[in-house]
Formats: sequence, structure tokens, C-alpha cells
Amino acid sequence: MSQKTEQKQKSHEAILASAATLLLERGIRASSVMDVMRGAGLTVGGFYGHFDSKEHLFTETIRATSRSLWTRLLSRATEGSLSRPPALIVLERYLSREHRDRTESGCPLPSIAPEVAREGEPYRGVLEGELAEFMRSFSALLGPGEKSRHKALGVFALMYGALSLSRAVRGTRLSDEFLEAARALGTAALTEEPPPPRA
Amino acid sequence: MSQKTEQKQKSHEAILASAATLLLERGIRASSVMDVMRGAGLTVGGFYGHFDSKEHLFTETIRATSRSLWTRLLSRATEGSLSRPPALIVLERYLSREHRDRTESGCPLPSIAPEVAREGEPYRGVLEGELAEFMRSFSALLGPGEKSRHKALGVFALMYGALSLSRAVRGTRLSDEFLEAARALGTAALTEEPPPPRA
DNA sequence: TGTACATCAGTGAACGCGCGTTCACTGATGTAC
DNA sequence: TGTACATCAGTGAACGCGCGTTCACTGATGTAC
Repeated sequence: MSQKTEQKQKSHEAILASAATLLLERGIRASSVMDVMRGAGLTVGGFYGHFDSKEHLFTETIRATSRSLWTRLLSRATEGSLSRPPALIVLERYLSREHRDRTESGCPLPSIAPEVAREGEPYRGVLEGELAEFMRSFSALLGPGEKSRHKALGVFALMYGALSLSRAVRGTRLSDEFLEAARALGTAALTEEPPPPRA
Repeated sequence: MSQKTEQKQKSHEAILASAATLLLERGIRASSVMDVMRGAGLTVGGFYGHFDSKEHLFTETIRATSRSLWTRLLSRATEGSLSRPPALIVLERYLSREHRDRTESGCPLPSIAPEVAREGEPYRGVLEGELAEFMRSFSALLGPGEKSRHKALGVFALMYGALSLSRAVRGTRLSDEFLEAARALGTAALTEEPPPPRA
């Protein structure tokens, strides 16, 4: 491969990496093409040699960051010691303080869900595809059947909701409380046989 | 009261109402002062006779829309027939298809949570205050004590999460599934005595 | 009651700024002979 | 191996546009006498 081609590929990856960080930190609208290129060590003008438009860049970035997160979550869950249900490990990692505080490398959903809901296509289609795929994998961890899927969807809504709220009020006691409360509720839902004994 | 004062008050309210609609539909950043004023039947220039800045307007609008929603949710829940736990009624109203589809008059959180998390003050402080207040009222519906509070926080994270995700993938089967799954999970959590019988 | 002036809610053009995108250009790399 | 030309990744100024905010102005309402 020629030096030129190699160079261009490196730049391409640097742009995607920079876009990923900005997407998670600021969402789509607040991430300017200039900032993306600066983050990649380049200048604005060169952008259009790599992507047709800002929209193209961010649909690709949504895909990439989603897949990256799901892969990390699921692989760590299944490769870990099998003493604990994998879904529980996913729950706990997702609802950890580290995930809340390291916005730039976590789940893209809390940063972009409302924007995507508003803007519609092409973002919505991409997000829906990625989310649907993750829901299939996540519910497979709980076993086959509609019931597992139902439970997986509920537990993921809980995870996503608690993380988002926890971030919105970051730095307060309420922020930690949301994570804890959701971990408890999620754990109960995921391990509900036998039902918890009551006094 | 003079005609002039009366007129100004009417305009003030029209601006707030317009801002509320736009806040819920588009969030803060995507709602321009010009659009807000147009929605109130006025022109841009007059805005600064009513508010110091866009930031001032939207902190007030966040407060107003939050209180309006919590009031509606809680009052309908407690005034309804007492055959069912009030918290269940809140859960079901929040997770209804109507709430998902009528963005412009529902919960402000799904529209603004990531923006507020990013922008920080003064938005974050206001949101935290309103959310904390609602969490107190909501957990009071479940009874006194830390346990009720814990449960209330978990269930609200679930409600918020399911509504947001459902909106993000609006128009798909997955969208309805999130609402249903969260209703089931939330109902189980809120009515866990006695624990559901298992086959 | 009528007239002259003061007030002030609202108008609309203008400001400086950041945005997404375009484009003429540069200079290192690649190719032909 | 050396020279002349072609390619093309990246530069940076410029475009038209929408934004938040300012400000000189208008005209209906309010006040003084």
C-alpha cells in the first residue's frame, strides 16, 4: 500500500475517533466539523475528502460507538467467571460510577437519544438497528423466549434511565442514589427465582 | 391594573407557553429566541423586555414544565378511585402511548436531560431541584422510609428510560415493546407484596 | 373635556459570531521515460 | 539514476445562513393641567 493511501486511512480513523469522543461528550449538533477535525489533528477543509457530510460522519459514528460498547459489555460478561449470571455483570458495569463519569467512552445513547428522536432519519434508523441488535444479544443472555426478551427490554430501559438521570444531576447525592436504586431493582428482576423472602 | 400592564403580562405568559412547547419538542439549543417569540405572536426584539437572556427564559421554563407535569401526574393519581395504588397510576400514565406521542405537553426530562448534563449551571441546579422534589413526592406515595425512596428512584429511572427509548425509536414495534416491558417490570416492583406466584 | 407631553411594549434592522460546505491552492508522493 | 509531469491529501479563506443580543424607532396608552 502506498504511503499516500496509508496516510489517508490513518487520517480517516483519527477523524472517526475524534468524532466518537465528541459525539459522546456533546452529541451531534454541538459537535462542529471544525472541532472534529481539530481533534484529529487536521483542518476543516480536509473533511470532505473523507466524508460527504456531517450527517454521514455521525451516522457512521453512532454505528461504531454502539457496536464498540455492546461488544465490550457482552464479551466481558461472558468471558468472566461463570459464578454469576452474565446479565448481572452487564447491569453492574453499565450502572457503575465509572461509566457515569467517563462519558467519552461509554454508551452513546444518553448523549444522543433526544437529538435522534427529534432529527429523525437517517439517525433514527441507524440507532434503532443497533439498539434492536443489542436487545437481541442481551435477551439471549437471559435465555430463549418472549419472556426473556420482555425482561431484557425492561432491565435495559432501567439501566439507560438511571445512567442518564445520574449524569443529569452529576455531583449530587441523588446521582449516586439513582445508580444504587437501579442496580437493586435490576438485580431483583434478573434473579427473581426464587422470589426474595419477605419478613 | 392598567391596559399596558395587563398586555405585558399576557405577552409574558404567551412567551412562557411558547417556550414550554419548544423546550419539550426541541430542547434548549435548537429552540431559538426568534422561534419562541414567533410562537407567542411577537417579534424577536421584544424578548429582552421580558427576560434578561435565553438562559433565564429556559431555566424558568424548565421549572414551570416540571412542576406542571408532576402536579398533573400526582393529582390524577391521588384523586382517582382508590381501588389501585396511586404510584401504579403514575406509572401507567407516564408509560402510556399518549405520553410518548404528545411530546409537547409531557415530561421535559427526555427532551433536555443530555443538554442539561452537558451545559451544567444554571440548568443543572434547577433540574436537580425539581427532580429531587418529585422524587420526594413520588416516594411518599409508596410510604415512608428509605426503602420506599429507593424503590421510587428505581421505578422512576425505569419510567424515564423506557419513555426516552420508546421515543427514540418511535414508529417501530420496539417502541411499543419498551413501554410494555417497563410497565410490567414497574408494576411488579410496586406491588411486590405478596411476591408473584411462580409455576 | 381637550391638549400636550411622557411612558413603554413591541418592531425590525443591524452587530459579531460560529456553523456546514466549497474551492483555489500547496507540496509531498507517485509515475513515465 | 535523474528529470518532468501527474496525483491527491490536506490547507485556509470565503460563501451564505441562523443565532443571541442591541438599539433607534413607532405608536398606543397613560398623565398633567
